[in-house]
Amino acid sequence: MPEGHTIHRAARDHHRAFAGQKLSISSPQGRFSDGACLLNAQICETVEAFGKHLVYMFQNKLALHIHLGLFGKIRKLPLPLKSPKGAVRVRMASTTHFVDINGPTICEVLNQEEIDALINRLGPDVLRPDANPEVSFQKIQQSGLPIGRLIMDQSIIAGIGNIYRTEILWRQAIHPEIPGRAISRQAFDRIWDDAAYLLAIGVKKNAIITVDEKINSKKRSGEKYNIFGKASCPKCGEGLRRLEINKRRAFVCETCQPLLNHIN
DNA sequence: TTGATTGTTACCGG
DNA sequence: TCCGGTAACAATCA
Repeated sequence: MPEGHTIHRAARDHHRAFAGQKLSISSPQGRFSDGACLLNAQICETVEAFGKHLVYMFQNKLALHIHLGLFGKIRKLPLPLKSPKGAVRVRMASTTHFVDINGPTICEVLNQEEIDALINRLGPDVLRPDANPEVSFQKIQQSGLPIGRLIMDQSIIAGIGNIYRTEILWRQAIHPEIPGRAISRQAFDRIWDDAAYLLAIGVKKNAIITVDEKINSKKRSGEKYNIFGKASCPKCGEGLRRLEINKRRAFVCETCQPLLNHIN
């Protein structure tokens, strides 16, 4: 479910609905009872996203930290409360709405120090205006690992997931197996800018859409991805190569994304 | 029941 | 230190 856009969208939405309100926090399946007790009936101050991490800050200086992992889900609905659908770990309710969180890999209460540590171990988040891309570029330039790995490493750039990885590199004509240290500053800037652009589209549309024609039209029809999960390249028509990067599927068009030593 | 899936971390070994 | 590999965990759906 989540790449960075999902979490940022939820943060924005939940902040609007919950900031300044006293929340009733419960653990319907009893799998987060201790944490829910620490936060129940506290006033929510902010809801913020850091990469794929969602953080609800409360007035007692404790925070709820959520990471959805591969298949966690967030649902927000207007009251009245409905019976939990599936395995709901934690439920938060104001006087108008409630949020259910299903299947997160991380669901924990952190203090301020722990939140700081979390933020510090993440790289700059392409969706945050305060992000400094220079930090990401330095790390990429010092690494011999393939760029396809590096841009999905959350300690280097926060927010990009598996689908965006393949799509961004195709859009920028950069082969995923080029080592980080061979990526020029200009090529890095194109990756960063395109990531920021596409993730922002994702926040707005609540979907991963990387095909320009679809981004710029209101139609519901049309392909959402250029090459992810596809057999051939929409630009040149050649067959795509399927590969695995860290056990995750990836795609490349060897014609449009040549494996060069130097990228301009 | 099996497999696949928009993710991450810990740990071991070279 | 860097890097690859593996396992573990999470929930749902076809």
